[in-house]
Amino acid sequence: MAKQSEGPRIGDNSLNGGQLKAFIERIERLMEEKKGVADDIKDIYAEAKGKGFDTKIMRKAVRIRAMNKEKWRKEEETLDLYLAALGLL
Amino acid sequence: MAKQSEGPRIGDNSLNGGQLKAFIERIERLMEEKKGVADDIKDIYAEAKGKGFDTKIMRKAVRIRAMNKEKWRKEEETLDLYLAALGLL
Amino acid sequence: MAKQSEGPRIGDNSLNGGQLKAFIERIERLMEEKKGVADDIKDIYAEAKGKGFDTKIMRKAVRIRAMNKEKWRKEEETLDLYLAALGLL
Amino acid sequence: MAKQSEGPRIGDNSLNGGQLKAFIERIERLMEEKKGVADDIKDIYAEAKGKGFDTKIMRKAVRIRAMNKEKWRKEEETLDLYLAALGLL
DNA sequence: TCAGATAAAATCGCGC
DNA sequence: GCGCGATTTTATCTGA
Repeated sequence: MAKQSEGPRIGDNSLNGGQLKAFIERIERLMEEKKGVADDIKDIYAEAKGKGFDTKIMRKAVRIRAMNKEKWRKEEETLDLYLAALGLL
Repeated sequence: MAKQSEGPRIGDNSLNGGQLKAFIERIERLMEEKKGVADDIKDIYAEAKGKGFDTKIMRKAVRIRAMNKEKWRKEEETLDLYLAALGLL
Repeated sequence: MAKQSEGPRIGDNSLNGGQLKAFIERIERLMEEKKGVADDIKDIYAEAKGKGFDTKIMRKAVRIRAMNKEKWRKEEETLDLYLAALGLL
Repeated sequence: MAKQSEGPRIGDNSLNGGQLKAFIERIERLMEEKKGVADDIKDIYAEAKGKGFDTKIMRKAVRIRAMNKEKWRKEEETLDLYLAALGLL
């Protein structure tokens, strides 16, 4: 005899609401946490800006560090190639 | 006597590298944390999907709940005035 | 015999600069056009503002009308099922 | 004697709906036009991609061309400075 | 100049 | 693997 207690029942219109609710609430808790961290990051950028740093450039630097260094060199190379083709270098 | 210890030095090409490094490292730490939380969220969606839920709809539900919680009500009344003028209400 | 006339040459550092330039110039032309239209829109908002309308609210009204026009209805019914399960409907 | 026929009447809740409607409709027409142009641009990028170009780099190139050349050199310089401070150059 | 809103770009998830 | 749509991140713009 089939077990009916897990997950949505496919093929009809009912679903396991309690389980869904639990999933959603866990997600929402984590999303708040994520937002908190994101706000912390924003604060740091604001603080850095207050001390005269250029946050746009800082963001670029962070990205470059996160990126594989090889990959970055390759991108720069391709960009130079393109710019040269456009008569910009 | 001029203070030289804070932030980038404007007008020349030097800058307070140590301070910049500290900012960036704080940011990077937080970004890792954020990524960790984001991954946790992904895991939950995957788990839910494994139980037969439609994650696309779940995401929408989460979004709508967030929108409801946050504002969406405030300027709505002022807006109503305009929408009425447009024959939309 | 291999065809060499199309696209970038993979595996070496040359590329079809003329073709790239042509693409970019087409894009730039369209971007100017787009900017022109965007400026026209700005002018209208400015004109409306000059007549005493609240442009912030106007923008919101425009956005909502756009959202209404485009879907927002479609998956709403499926969504309702989930929201009901959450005790939200 | 005060003219009352133009613009919203400040201080009460009525407003010139017909005029507002006209503004909004002009805006919406232009927005559609703008979207059309934006789509054309996307098509070109897609076409370029189909010929093997890296569209991400292409976008960068377009931006650099649009930007004042001095400004670009300055940004690059600042970025190098920052990267050096981070031990990346 | 600044934050807050809008637009543009990049990334991720999913189905083909 | 690729496109396509959705989400997130970044950059630009606008009003105070």
